[in-house]
Amino acid sequence: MDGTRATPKPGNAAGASRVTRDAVLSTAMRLVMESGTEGLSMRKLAAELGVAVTSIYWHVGNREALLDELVERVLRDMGTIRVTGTTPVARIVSIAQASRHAILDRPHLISLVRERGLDSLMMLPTRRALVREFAAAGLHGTRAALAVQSVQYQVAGFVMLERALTGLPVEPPLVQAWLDEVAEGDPELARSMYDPADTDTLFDVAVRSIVESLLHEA
Amino acid sequence: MDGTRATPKPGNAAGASRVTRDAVLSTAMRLVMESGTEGLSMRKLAAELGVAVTSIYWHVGNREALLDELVERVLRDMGTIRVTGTTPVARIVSIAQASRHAILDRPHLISLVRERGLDSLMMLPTRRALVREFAAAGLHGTRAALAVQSVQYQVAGFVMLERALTGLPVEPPLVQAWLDEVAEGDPELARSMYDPADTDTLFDVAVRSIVESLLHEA
DNA sequence: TCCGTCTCTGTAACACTGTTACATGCGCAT
DNA sequence: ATGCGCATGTAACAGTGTTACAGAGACGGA
Repeated sequence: MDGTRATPKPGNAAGASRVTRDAVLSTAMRLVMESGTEGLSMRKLAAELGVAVTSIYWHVGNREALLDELVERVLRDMGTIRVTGTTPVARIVSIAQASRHAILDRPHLISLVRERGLDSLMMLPTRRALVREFAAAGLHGTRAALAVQSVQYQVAGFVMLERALTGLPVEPPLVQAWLDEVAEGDPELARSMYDPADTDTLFDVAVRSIVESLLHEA
Repeated sequence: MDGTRATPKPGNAAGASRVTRDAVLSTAMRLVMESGTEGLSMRKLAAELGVAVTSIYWHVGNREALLDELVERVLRDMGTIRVTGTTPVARIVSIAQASRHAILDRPHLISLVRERGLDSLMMLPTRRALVREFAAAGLHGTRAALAVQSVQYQVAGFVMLERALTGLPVEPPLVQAWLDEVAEGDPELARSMYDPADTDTLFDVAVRSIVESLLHEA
């Protein structure tokens, strides 16, 4: 008994205010998409469905289990990653870029994954594609593992950080003070660092450097 | 009025159960170090100090403000970053490594920074060192900003992810299933990916690739 | 000395949260 | 009709951040 019961039989739908497990999950997903993980409370979810809290617990067992299920849903929705390009480097870089966009397009995914050790689950589609492509490029065994993990860490780390940094519009005061200090020595540098970073080229530079280094030292 | 009052005058210390702002902050820090940000509750903190909750609020104003203050404390404690090596590449790589270790040695820092947009504050010491070193290597203006941000993103993203992944000992079932599937084609690869990643070399490879690419295309 | 003022602490409450023990209804098969 | 199992509801427990309000104690001025 894991607290989660089987799906209800369709014959029960004639009741007064019945709720299916699917309905619970979709409204939960909507709430998370609207206001993040912390915007999802069991009571709010129940109210949204016009149902008492205990029904939610009966269907999904647990808040934690509910969120786990949501992660898997988003991942199923993400599907597989499109690979483009002809050279190995180009193809692998395209995987990284596609992964980054796929994740950035789903902010609720990051919200779900954060603070719950599911990062590796989030990266599963990326890893699949990377393994395939590095194998096609001639890397196998331990060397392939190193390559896959390098790119995987790069993508996941970068995206997590990017997401965290774009949230707040203004730098903390201590950082501002430092930027003023920098401006005395190199005004252009300070200005460039004050503006929001051009994450697209940042990402591109980093990934391309890593992939080329990984493939060329073969 | 920001909710945080000035430091108490020393003459008041003769009272029954007085608490200084400093005492509040240090015990709060201890609680966070013991059990993370979520292990810190205002009531627990008050109980630990033998004081009512309102005293805490009087001294620090707010839970959010309290955590902000803790972050600044940890950062002050981190101090500056040691740079070693002679060549520009070696020196910059050493900065990245020192930053990573400085952050990993303070798990409570990550706990404090997570979910609160203070990543850029956490990276301040690193950025200071990077700006200095890239300038010494001859990079200025926009190009220097790109370089600093590249390495900064690399370090911060990597460390955040590394910390998130080392928390849980076992992969989610979906990932395990995929690894089994991989093992049929390339058993050595699957085994290498199942073991916890060798983050030291992963980090080294990534940083070195990025820095070399940044400095060589000058 | 009295009185007011400022600093700091305490009591008690509000509005939340996740979770659960328990009772109740409803539909279906026997 | 009776019972069984699915599904819902009521009400509570323990915990959270936060605050309105009252009180204690020290200090300065009249």
